[in-house]
Amino acid sequence: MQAMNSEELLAFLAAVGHAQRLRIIKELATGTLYVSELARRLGVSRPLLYMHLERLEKAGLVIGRLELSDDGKALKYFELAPFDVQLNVDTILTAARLDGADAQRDGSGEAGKHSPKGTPQ
Amino acid sequence: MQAMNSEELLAFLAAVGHAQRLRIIKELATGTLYVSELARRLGVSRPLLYMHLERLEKAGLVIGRLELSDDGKALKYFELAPFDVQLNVDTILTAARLDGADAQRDGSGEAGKHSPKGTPQ
DNA sequence: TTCATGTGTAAGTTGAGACTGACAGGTGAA
DNA sequence: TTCACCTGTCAGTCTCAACTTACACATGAA
Repeated sequence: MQAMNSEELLAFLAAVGHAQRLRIIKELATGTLYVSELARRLGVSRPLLYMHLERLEKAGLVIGRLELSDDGKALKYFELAPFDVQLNVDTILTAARLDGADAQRDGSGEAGKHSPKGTPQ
Repeated sequence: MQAMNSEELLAFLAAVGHAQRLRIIKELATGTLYVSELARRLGVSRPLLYMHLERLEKAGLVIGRLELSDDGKALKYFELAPFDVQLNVDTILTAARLDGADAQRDGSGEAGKHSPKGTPQ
């Protein structure tokens, strides 16, 4: 898995760092499932599950795809995306370094991207 | 770093998965600091910083120690604890497996430790 | 004594994320 | 037509972590 910047790393960590979402990952580890079935297995409401799946998808941990079953029903399947992140001080420092590089690339001069105040006071 | 059960893994991930705490780790990566100084550098209130440091310490990411400075002042120093966690599906499944083993060991018969309902309905 | 420095904590507010319930829409089968 | 499935989303509530303000208490130096 490629190196992430702080924002991506944070999205990833925040996504995994939640009990329900860990359970979702465990369940999806057994194979691809559609939303309603997954909700039933976990004993979780479907709208809630949607929120978690959305979060996991944004962080790149799961992939969703709408499929038509044999009998014509639409089923939203989710499968686990392969991920492997080494987490130590270096990972974090590297992410921070990437932020700087990102800012160099897309902004002209790294003017405050996340914090509107720029440098801390 | 040894294998963690779900609870420990969750504490770890939730601790790191927060922007402010990532900043704390980055700052501590440059060396040991005492709380007030760290608060100044990060532009964060001291009570707030305490909360974050507490969280990080419980997750085993930092270590705090009270020291007496030359001029007799008590300073609470924090330093980064070495940590290195590989995060992938196996890590998560292994954590879940450890939960079961833990339950075997300390309870008589794995009766619902986290979820009071036991098996999902 | 007063000031500037530090630790530690209690009490309150706030805001975001987690969660519920209800809806609108689609399909195929009885 | 009704039922049993499914998807997708809205509008709320609720809970808890995050955050602020304020305090009590030490120390050494001016």
